[in-house]
Amino acid sequence: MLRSHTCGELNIQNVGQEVTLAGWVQKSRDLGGMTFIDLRDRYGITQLVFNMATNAALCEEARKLGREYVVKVQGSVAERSNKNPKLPTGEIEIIVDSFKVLNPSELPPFTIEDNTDGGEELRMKYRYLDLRRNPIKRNLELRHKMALETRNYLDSQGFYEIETPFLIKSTPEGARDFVVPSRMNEGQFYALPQSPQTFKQLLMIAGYDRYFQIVRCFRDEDLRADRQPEFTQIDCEMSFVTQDDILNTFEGMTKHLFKNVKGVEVEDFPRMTYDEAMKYYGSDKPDIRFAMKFVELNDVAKGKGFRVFDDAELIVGICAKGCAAYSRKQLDQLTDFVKKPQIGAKGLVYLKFNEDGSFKSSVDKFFDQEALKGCAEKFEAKPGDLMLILAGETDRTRKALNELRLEMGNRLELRNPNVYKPLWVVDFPLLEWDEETQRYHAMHHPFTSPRKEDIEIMETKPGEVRANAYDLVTNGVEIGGGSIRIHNKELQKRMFTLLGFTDKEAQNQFGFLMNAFEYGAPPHGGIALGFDRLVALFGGSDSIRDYIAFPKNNAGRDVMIDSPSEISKEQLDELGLCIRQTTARKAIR
RNA sequence: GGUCACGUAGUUCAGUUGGUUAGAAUGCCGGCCUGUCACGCCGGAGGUCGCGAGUUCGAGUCUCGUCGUGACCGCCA
Repeated sequence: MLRSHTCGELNIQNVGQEVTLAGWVQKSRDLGGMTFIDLRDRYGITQLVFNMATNAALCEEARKLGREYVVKVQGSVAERSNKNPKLPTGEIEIIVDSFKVLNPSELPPFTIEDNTDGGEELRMKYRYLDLRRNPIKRNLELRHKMALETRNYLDSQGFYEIETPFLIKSTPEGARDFVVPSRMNEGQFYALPQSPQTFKQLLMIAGYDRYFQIVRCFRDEDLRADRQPEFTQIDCEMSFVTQDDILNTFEGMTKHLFKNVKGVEVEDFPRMTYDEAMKYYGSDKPDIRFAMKFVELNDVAKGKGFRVFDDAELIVGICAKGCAAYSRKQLDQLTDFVKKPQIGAKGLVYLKFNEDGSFKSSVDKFFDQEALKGCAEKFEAKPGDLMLILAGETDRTRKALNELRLEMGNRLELRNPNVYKPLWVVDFPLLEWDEETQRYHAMHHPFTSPRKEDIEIMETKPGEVRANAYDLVTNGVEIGGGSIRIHNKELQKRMFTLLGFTDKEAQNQFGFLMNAFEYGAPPHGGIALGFDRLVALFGGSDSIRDYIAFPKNNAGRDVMIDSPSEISKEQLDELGLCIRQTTARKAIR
C-alpha cells in the first residue's frame, strides 16, 4: 500500500506516530510563515502542516500544490495547538517530512465541496469530480448499505439471489423495449428486460421457491426526476404463498431496512384498497403523512341552482385546518394552481368556516348559511378551517384534488421528509381501458391473477375485475408493486384473450411460459421494489439521480461519455442495419 | 408528441422601460502575512451575453427559429 492510514482515521491516540498518507489536495491555506493543506480521501480530511521556520524548502514546494493534486506524504502525527471540533481528525495534524506529487491536476471546473458552485449540467459532465463530493459519497454509501441489508434480510429468509439474462425477447405488453440487434441472426433483435418477470416465474416452476435479485431493468420511455432508462429493482418471487405472506415478508424487509440503515422503527403498514385510495386521496399512491381526506358532497351540494355543481359527476373537497384566514391573494394562487393545464381543473370553490362561526364562500349566491353549514358538517370542519372544493368528471376531479391536497400539504409543511408512512394499496383493478388502442391493458402485467371471486365476470365485466395485485407506497411515492401470478394455462389463456391476443400471438410471445405451466407450476407470486427510489426516499430526496453513480439526463443522454452516439458504417453493415436519411441528417446536426 | 423555465466571466448569479465603457460573489493569478481550517489584507487577469435570423437609429434586454439543460403532462404492464 502507498499509505499507512486513511485521511479519516487518525486522531489524538495516534500522536507521535510516523505515518504515510495519500489523497487529494482539498484546499491549501498559505499564511506566509506556514502553510496548511487539507488532504482528502474517501474517508475524510487530514490537515498537513508545513513550516518556513523548520523546513523552508519543503514549505515552498508545498505552496505550489494546487487543488485536486494527488499527493503522498510522510510525516508524524502531532496534536494541534488550535483544534477544529468540526472535523473528526481536528485534534491532530501531520507535520510533513516529505511528500511526492503522484499526479498533478488541472483546475477543476467547479469546487469539490459540500455546497459546490457547480450547476447540474457541469457536474454531470464531470461526474467523476462530482462523485468526490461528500453528499454524493454519502448517497452511494447509503445505497451500498441498503443493498447489503437487503441481501442480509432476504438471505436470512431463505432467498437465493439468481441472475437472469439481459439479452431476452421483446414483448408487446407494457413499456417500450430497448432493443439490441443480433449480428449472428441478421434482422433479429434481442430486447433488454423491462424486468425479469417471466424468468422469475420460470424459476418458481423450476422449484427455486424463494428467489431475489438486485437487478438492472430497462424501459425506453420518457424520463422524470425519479425515472431513469435503466434502473435497479429488488426483484423477488415466492412459491406456495398467499398475498398476505408476500406482504408480510416484504413489510418485514422494509422495516428491517428502516431499522438497520436509518435506525427508524416504522409502524405496521396499513392496507388500503385501490378503491379507497382513489375515493379518499384521488391517487393510487396516497401520502398518508397527513389526513386531509377527500369528502364527497354530491348529496348536500346539488340542487342549489349552481350549474357547475348540478352538472358535475362528482363534487369533492378537502378541509385545510386553520386556513380560514387565507387572503384573496392566497385563494387566487390556489385557483391558478388547480387551473394549470397539468392539473386541469376549471375552477376552485372555497368555503371558509370563520372563527365567529359564520360561513363565507365563493358560491354564497347559491348557498345560504344553513346550506354551507351542511357542507361544513360533512367535512367535520371547525371554526377557522378552510374547505376547498372541486367538481366535475370523477376521475379528473379526483386527480386534480389529489394535486391540490399535496400542494396544501406542502404549504402547511405536513410532508416532513423525516417521517415515513408506508402502506399497502391492494385490490388493484386487473385491467385498464386504453382509449388510444380501444382495448384493455393489464394494469400490472398480463401474468397477474384475478381475485377468485371475480373470475366469473372476467368476460362479462372485465373493467370491474380486481386483481391479486398490490403496491408498496411510502410518502406518496410508489416504492414497489407485485401480484399473485396466474399459474394455470387455461386462466392465462383467458387473460391473453381479454388483452386482445389471438392464441397464435400469445403462443408466439409467451408460449415458453404457457408451456412451462403444463409441467407442474406451483402457485406463486412476488414483488419488485424500485431500489433507486427506495434509496432516494431514505436519503430524503425526490430525485434518484444523486443516488446513481452515473445517471442519464432527462433526454436519456449520458453527458459525460456523450451517449447514445452514432456507430460506424462497418458496424451497421455487420448488423444488417441501415439508418433512414432524415434521421441521419438530424443526428449529424 | 406537448407545456413551462433557464442559458451573461472558470463557476453561481444580478443586469431597471431597448440607450454611453455589461456588474457582484466565488474561483484563478501575483504580493503581504507563523495557528489557519469559508484564513485575512492589497492588487490583477478573466466576456462570441448559447447559436442564427428578424424588429429598431440602437438588442444581454423584444420577436421567431435552433441547440443545450431542468421540471412537468402524455407515456412509464
